[in-house]
Amino acid sequence: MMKDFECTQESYAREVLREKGLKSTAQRLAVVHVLHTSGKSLSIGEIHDRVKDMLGATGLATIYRTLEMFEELGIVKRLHFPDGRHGYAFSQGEHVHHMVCVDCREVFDFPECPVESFDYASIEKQGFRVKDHFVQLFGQCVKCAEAA
Amino acid sequence: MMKDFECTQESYAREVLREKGLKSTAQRLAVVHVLHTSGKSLSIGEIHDRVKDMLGATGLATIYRTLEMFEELGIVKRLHFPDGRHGYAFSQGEHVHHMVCVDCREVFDFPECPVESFDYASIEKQGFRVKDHFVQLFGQCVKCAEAA
DNA sequence: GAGCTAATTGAAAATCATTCTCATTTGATA
DNA sequence: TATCAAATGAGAATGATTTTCAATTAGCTC
Repeated sequence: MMKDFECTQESYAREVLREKGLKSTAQRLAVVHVLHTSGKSLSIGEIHDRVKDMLGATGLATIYRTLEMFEELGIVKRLHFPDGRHGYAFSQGEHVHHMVCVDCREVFDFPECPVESFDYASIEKQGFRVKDHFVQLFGQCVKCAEAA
Repeated sequence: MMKDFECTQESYAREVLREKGLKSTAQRLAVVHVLHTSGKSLSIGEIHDRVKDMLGATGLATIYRTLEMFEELGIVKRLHFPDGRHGYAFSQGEHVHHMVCVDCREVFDFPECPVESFDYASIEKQGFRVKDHFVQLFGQCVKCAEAA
């Protein structure tokens, strides 16, 4: 079964999957589609619901497996919320950080990395070797600010 | 029951609790003690185990409740790990970020905030109002680098 | 120091999140 | 179109977190 909801993002995902020898299944493309069209970050449950709307019965485990794989492939980003919950957002680029509106959960990118330009001198003095970082901004987007 | 494990950090916690009209229970002080003496970040389970070593039977729910409260009071920081798990670390200051050794999970502070000095111009152009941020570095500490 | 009271706790159940298992299905290739 | 490894669905299993409520306790007052 292979429904028709192709767009740039799906083509991109297909490409990445093919390169890695992975299959472009209806479920995987549906996850891309759902994340891309929503424009905001979604919880696992929300993604599951929307994929079910598109494809009918779909296992929750598949959604988990797909998102884990997509995160490794750089197709989606996992977001941490202050309340400990997680969200997922479409992310074509590699090193991009995110701002999340805490009201509507819409996600905005900011490609300049604040940590990249940071002076690690004091840290390296302690002998700590920095390998990775996680940066995320929380705030309020225009729409939600106006609505309030 | 009020065992004897007082130190600067416990006094500090007592103080904060009193200010808010909250009780300084043995369980709460034990959590502070465990986090402070460990020096590294601990999972909920580890904290629970160590508190049980100190006090005997202690409910897991109490550990959850205590950590949630302590996070709001700024006494502990919750850390997100890349694998999605959480850790907790003692944190006396308010605005401090953390580097975590991904091998031994020891936590190092870095008080200079990389995001504070970041130029928000491009973000504010989009109308996004930044209210909070989460920054965390992952890497390898001296000890683990030498051991490897 | 004993008594009072609201806050806190422990234990178990309930809920929610995530992973695993395995029989069945499907996408990609020939 | 036949083949086969990869992927899926359903539900069980596991793990994490929250809730509930009767019993306990810290911090007051006297």
